[in-house]
Amino acid sequence: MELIEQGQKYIHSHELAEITNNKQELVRRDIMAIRFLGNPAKGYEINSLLNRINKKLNLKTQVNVGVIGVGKIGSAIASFFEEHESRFKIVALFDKITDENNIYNINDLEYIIDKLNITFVVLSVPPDAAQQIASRLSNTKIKGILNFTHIPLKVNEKIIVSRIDLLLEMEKLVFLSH
Amino acid sequence: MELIEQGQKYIHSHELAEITNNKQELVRRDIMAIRFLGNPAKGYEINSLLNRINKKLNLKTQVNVGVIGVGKIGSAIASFFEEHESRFKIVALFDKITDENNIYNINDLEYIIDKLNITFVVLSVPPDAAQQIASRLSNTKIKGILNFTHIPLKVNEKIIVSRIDLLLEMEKLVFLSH
DNA sequence: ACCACTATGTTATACATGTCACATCATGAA
DNA sequence: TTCATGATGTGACATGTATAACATAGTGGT
Repeated sequence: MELIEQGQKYIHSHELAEITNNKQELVRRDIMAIRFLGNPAKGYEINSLLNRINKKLNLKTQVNVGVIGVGKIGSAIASFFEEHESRFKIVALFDKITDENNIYNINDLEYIIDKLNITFVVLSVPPDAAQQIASRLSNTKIKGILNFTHIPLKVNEKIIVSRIDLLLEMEKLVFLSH
Repeated sequence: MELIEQGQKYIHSHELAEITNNKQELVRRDIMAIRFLGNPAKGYEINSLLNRINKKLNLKTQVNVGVIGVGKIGSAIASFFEEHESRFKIVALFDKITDENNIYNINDLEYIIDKLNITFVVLSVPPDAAQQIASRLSNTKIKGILNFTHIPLKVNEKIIVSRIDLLLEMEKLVFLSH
């Protein structure tokens, strides 16, 4: 995406639609929503558009993330974020068992969150521990939880939860494919 | 959930709502959608309701799943399905490099899919390989792809794709939490 | 046997999101 | 300079999903 930028300075809605697998009308609607104007003949100026998007969504500021539960999924997610360049920095791993020395004990959860200024966490613990930890997070500065357990969490309404439920996703696939 | 069943035979919409973190009206709407009737005083008979849901969604038949790309995420997902009881059975792992002998070579993708009757796959390969493999899947009996890459795939319209994009999910969390 | 109570089933309604249709406008070609 | 072209910006509309409101009906208590 940023690569194309080198060649061309402008881009049309139907090109963006092609790239993102959307309809051009929808692309224009979204661009409209952030009040960015294009040129009927040239299209949208790529750089300004990116700047506007960045400004609207604050895509630049670093976000400190903690991973709670360092099982297979937890460590895979941690690796993912370490390998992919993004503004999300995994600054702490938590687990009940701290066999490796770069993993914090779950007992120190609140303390470390505060100390390292963690604002978002990935929750990848066994289901029976999920709600308890979620409740503890309600008393911290955590603003969002990416919930990989299949437990629907009850939290303080200030905390946003997004659940990724693999079994549910698979069932959706099966259902939609008839 | 099934545990509660032992104690009570009936359940009310507001109880289901409580469990699933939904509103009771929505629960009733969904139950309505599958044409199941409850009793205003007792609630819904749990066993019949579960049977109806199973019948509507075909939740019992086994589904053979392949995992394409056995990196950290791919193997974590495979472990997840092996550890969690469900109707989804991981019957094949594919990778470019087959260092372990229970992993098929990606070259044999179409052949193995046909031979093992695989109908759904989890795609967890590096982004630059994603579209190419997706295109190859269009010529197989695959009905759905769970796409863990952040590439929007273009496939045969008979194939359903559901994308799980960790970075996108994190951005959504940040956005929604202001 | 009757009545108050409360949960159900359902209609109407809001809201979000995607699509259609089209007037408007900037450009390149004549 | 003028005009045809084609993309933009946007009102109107469709669709899917969540909420509000309420008539109806089964039950427990009297």
